[in-house]
Amino acid sequence: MLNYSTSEENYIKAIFHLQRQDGTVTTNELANELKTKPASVTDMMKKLKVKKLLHYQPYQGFRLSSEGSKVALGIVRRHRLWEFFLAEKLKFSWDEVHEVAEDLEHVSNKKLIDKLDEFLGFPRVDPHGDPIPDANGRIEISKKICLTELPFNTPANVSSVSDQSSEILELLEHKKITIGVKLEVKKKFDFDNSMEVRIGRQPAFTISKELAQNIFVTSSPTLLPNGEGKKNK
Amino acid sequence: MLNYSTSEENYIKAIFHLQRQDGTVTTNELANELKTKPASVTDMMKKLKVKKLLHYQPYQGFRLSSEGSKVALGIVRRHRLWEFFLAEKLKFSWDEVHEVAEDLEHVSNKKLIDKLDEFLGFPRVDPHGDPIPDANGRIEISKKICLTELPFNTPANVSSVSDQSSEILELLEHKKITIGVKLEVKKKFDFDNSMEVRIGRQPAFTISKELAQNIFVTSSPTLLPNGEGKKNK
DNA sequence: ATATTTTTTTAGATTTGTCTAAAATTATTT
DNA sequence: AAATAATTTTAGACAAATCTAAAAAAATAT
Repeated sequence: MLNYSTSEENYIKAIFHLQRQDGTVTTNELANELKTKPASVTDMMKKLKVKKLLHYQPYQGFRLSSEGSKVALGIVRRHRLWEFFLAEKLKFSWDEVHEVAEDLEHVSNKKLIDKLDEFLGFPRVDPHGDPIPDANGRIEISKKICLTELPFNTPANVSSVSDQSSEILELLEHKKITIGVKLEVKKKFDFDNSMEVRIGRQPAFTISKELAQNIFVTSSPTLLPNGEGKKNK
Repeated sequence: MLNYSTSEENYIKAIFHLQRQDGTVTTNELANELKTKPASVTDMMKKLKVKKLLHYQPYQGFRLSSEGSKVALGIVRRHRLWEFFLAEKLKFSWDEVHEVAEDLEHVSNKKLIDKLDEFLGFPRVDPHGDPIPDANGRIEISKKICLTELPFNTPANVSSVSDQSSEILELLEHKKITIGVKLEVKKKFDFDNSMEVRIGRQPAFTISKELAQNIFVTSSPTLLPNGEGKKNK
């Protein structure tokens, strides 16, 4: 696997994340995501196209090639392993790990990352509940849904919280809702959209609409192959 | 503390390692150390001078300012803490850690490094035995040994002379041995315990047992063999 | 102390990644 | 469908870091 510059990696990663929502990514979307200018995006897209990391025709938007996806998964793997390390070993809090991992992710030494993975005990999700690609770029895709969308009596794992404020963290701690906890929705009240949920076999308790809207859960994860197609190297 | 580019940091670190206590570093030395061209070194020196990280007058060589030394100690701290982490936690072998730490050292987040330090149990030396600067940039000075105890081919810095007579000073001056000079022992002769020593890359010369017994050196961690086998610590 | 060699600096070019401003293209509105 | 708006690309400029080749300065040798 070739090495890419920090800048190239940031573009690749941003496309990877934006692609999740719809098929192709536009120049403005990417410029906005990376806090740069559309002209800079076009310049980089031309470079990445030459390197065969993405599909791109002028004015048509772009999406990662299979090689580009592989590269992206490598970056995501590094990012999330470092996030796990920072939270688990260095005791950084949830909301601090992302920023630090933004720098660490660009140290791309395969042996380093694989040994880090081993040291951490091959974690499957980062501190935000996002899955960590394995050494071969395979990632567990579990569709994340908002707790408000979870059907009744269907246990699911808390995977992430969109708001990271200390206020919500205080509340979550009080309710004993943490990443990974399995819960199910027992009842909803139309009046205020509050709901009753239950953790395991404990008594059900109530959470507000505001809280529920910020909690995301996953059902059982599926293992996806890396990239878009089958191009081994 | 301001942030510096990876390139700037590499120059600062190299000067730090090449610089003797009161000596200066030359353009060619630095170009050789960094595997770059002298012209590039001059360019960077002008830049670092503007940033007040070093003292430099054209054709006169350069040495770090106190601010520059502070920056250098921060880089060395990061480098050696990561080396310790890699060896101790990730089970990298002794000779692998340097190269990986070369990349990690440029992630300059103070909280990250201080938490890493704590996680590692505040180690005092890296896997090569070189001391790790603390969070305030303080570094343990290696213990003084008599030149007669110094192993062969192990560069060390002259730190003191026990006899202060004018006779010995005259001899030292003639041999160009001054405080801070880096030298190494090349040979010892059992007949009279005289030894051949070398300063830098200059030709070796002989000193008597009587003289050697009065010279004390530190195998200073801040100074390196700058020749071929640059294990740059 | 001159001449020669070595070292260092300057001058100008190159690469990467960015920018602004203007032109080209696509999308939307009337 | 023509006019207008929004998006995207191009063209040209710039800063950082590097290089080569040539000039300047310092060190060394004759």
